[in-house]
Amino acid sequence: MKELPKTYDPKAVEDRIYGLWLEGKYFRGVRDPQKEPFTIVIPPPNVTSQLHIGHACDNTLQDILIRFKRMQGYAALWVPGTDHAGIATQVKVEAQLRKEGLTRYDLGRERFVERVWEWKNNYGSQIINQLKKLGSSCDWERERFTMDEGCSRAVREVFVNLYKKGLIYKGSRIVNWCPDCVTALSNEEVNYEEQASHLWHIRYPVKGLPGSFVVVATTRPETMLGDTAVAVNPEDERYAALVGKTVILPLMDREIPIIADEYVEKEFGTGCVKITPAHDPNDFEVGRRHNLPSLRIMDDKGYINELGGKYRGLRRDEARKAVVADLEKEGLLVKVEDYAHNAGVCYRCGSNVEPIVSPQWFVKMKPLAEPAIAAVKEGRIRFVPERFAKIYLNWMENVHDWCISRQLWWGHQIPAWYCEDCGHVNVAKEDPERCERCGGRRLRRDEDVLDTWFSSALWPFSTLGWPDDTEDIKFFYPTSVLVTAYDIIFFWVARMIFSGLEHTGREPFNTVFIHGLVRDSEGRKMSKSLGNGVDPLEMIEQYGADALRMNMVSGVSPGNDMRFFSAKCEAYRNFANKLWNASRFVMMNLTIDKNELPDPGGLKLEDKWILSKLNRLIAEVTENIERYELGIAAGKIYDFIWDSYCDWYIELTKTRLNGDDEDSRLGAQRVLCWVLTETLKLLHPFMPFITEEIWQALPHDGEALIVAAWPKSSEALNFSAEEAEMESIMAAIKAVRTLRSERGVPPSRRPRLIVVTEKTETFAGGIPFLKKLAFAGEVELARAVPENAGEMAAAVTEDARLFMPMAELVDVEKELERISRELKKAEENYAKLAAKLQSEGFLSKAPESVVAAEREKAAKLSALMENLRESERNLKALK
RNA sequence: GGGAGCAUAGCUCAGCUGGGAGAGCACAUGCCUUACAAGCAUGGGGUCACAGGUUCGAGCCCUGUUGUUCCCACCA
Repeated sequence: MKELPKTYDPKAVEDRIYGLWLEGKYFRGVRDPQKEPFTIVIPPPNVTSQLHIGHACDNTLQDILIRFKRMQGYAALWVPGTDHAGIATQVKVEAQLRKEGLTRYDLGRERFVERVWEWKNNYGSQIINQLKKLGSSCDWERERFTMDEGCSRAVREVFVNLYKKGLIYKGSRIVNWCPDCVTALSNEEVNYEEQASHLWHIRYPVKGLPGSFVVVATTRPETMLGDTAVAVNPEDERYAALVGKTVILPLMDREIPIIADEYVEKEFGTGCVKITPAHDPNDFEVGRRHNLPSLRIMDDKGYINELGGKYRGLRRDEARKAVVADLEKEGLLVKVEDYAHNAGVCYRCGSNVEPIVSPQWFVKMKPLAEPAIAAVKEGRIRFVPERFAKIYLNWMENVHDWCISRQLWWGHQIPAWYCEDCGHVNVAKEDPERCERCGGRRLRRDEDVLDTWFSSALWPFSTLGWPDDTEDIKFFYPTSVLVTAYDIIFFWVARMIFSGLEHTGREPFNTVFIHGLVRDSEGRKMSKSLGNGVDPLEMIEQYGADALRMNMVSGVSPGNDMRFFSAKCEAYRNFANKLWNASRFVMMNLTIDKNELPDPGGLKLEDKWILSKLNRLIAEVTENIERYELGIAAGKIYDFIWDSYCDWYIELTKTRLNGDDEDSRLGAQRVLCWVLTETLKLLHPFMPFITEEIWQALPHDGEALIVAAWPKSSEALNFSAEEAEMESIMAAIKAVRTLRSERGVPPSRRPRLIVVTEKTETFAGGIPFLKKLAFAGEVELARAVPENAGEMAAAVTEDARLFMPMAELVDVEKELERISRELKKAEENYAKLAAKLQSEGFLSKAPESVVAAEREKAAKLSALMENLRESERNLKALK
């Protein structure tokens, strides 16, 4: 037996154990026709930077599930990979360039993209390394990237198919435009934040009625340069006479009509709205209804263009100031109110988003959404926790067309070529050489790239080889469960669902397991700017990967956010150490070289107790994991190991292990070893490194714990009577300890002898109670016989005094009172319930199932009463 | 405007099908008891937000109220 250090040192273990797993190729997803497949595809981390603590959470959950299923005998496959993260990565690389005094335009598209690939290679490999450090059992031979050859082919296939079906179209619509990233954004890429702003009230003179004005209110005065109408509500008598007339747009001196449209609310502001179709989504719709011209007065970078008259060349914020100043000068500014404006900002760079009319590519969502709604409503895709299904459905039922084009360089370039001769749009899987309509060779490729989520939407099947009908697709698809946080349900989960259904005809996964976000210790979101992020590698370095993993699941309920405390890591580091030392104890005492249980006949009371508890633990933990209650499962294993196994069972075996009775000694060894081994299996998905390390050092069959068979509970190891008896002994022992503690007797001074006098013998309950204590080595029984009474007397007098009278061991009166109270209550409850059960009315009216349920409850209640009665009897005996 | 979550010990949170109010940390006391001081033993500490209701019985189910966080939509 090799010497084991007194404290567990993760650093000395983790890399070695991970190497052992790699060497054994245990992570491989093997298409074994004898086995059921179980597949997870990783939510591919963005190659923007290293992983943060949220990824540690996400991947811990996935690894727990995949290891659990692998041990259960499934053909488990976890596909790893990373995401190119279009805009996010491009922004990062541009920031890097800026430090060198360069822009992407200085490099040009090709060199810029090369530069991003360098970035990707750097962070991509760091991410993979971090995943390995965490213990992730991914099949690394199948690592993918959203822009690798296969994924790119899938993207192309999907784009062309959707285009051919008419589900992708190009059109000029109002889009969310980020002037700093110089690209369009989808609705989901816009965040809203409250900004202190103003509501400017402006007079527009009515033409032909000198001295007559309408007053409009706006939060964006600079957009008035592009106004093409003023609208009022058709029901609004105040302005009824003005509808059909025109106003002179101030500063621009343009004549624009006053129109009536339902969109305008009479109560808000002045009841008059300026209409700027090119710069506001609602105005865009109004403009369509009334055939208004659309004047876009701003360029892609947020500067006023030639349509903005003398304001041309001003940045949007400068233009605002100038417009307001000029209006004031002309006496057209009625008033300026403070106004809390809920402004859209770019989710990547934080700049205010500008709604702009722009030609973009869109996915038509309605036809895709319908089957995606049905799949969830009909239960073919299940959300855990269920409440997230509602959030998903709500979004899917109100979904708008998806703007998929981005004016970026990093990403999948849109496979569309415009014919310079006939204007035809060629969309093809292979780069075309000539126009499919006119045969012209002058083709110009669309410069835009696709939204990064377009490729991630295909991830569950593109990673398995789609569009080819590969063996992997046949065997591993659809995937089993998707694990992710709730913040990307819209971005990603929803889009995978409709994409999977549309392109493969099947749900991409059966279950969506949603978890919360990891926040800092004060409950704030972790962010670069706050500097409150936690580096998982640092935590692993300090506490070990197993401790970090336990932190991520314990005490967390599915879907709820958690706060990160390193103190919690410390607690689980301590737990790892506890397990380590318990294992050391077992190994130090082990003389057997085979892990097997003794005959049932050789099992002592405490053996049966721990085995019975283990048996139930196995059943419960298995069920908890299957129901995705990972925090509960982890908690139960933790309690079992620390409380039941270490604090009680190990302590109880010590006298046996040192004793002369060989059967008893070997029996204790066998049970110690057996229970530890089974527990290691249960804990392995949660704390893979330490469990594997210990398992390797114990007598074992098979080559590694990672592929050991998941334990099964067995009726033969269910000893409920012994369990109950043991519990009552434990209660007695605790009572003694309390008394000892109250009297200030150090535990080290164990009473070795108790003289059982005649007086004690006659004391009801005294002897059984003492026997219970003797059982645990808390006391040693000796009968006072005349010969040795004298020599014992001195040694034991003090101890004996401690335990007598017995009634003092527990506050019997108080305890008895409590029990009686509870019993009385239970009896009353039972009587009422029984009366109900026997009443004619209930029996005749209530359905069979209800009656059965009530009977079951009554049985439960009666068992409860029986327990209470027993406690009462015991207490009375003691008294 | 629509929707969801949360409210349990000083702090952070579990509590799965309604019957015992719990964990970690913190605190107090005593212990280096031969696996573990990253430990052991013992203890203090809770009107389970509030008000009703259902039930034999409610932290748990229902209704309402308050506080709080978040998501979606709109905001001239």
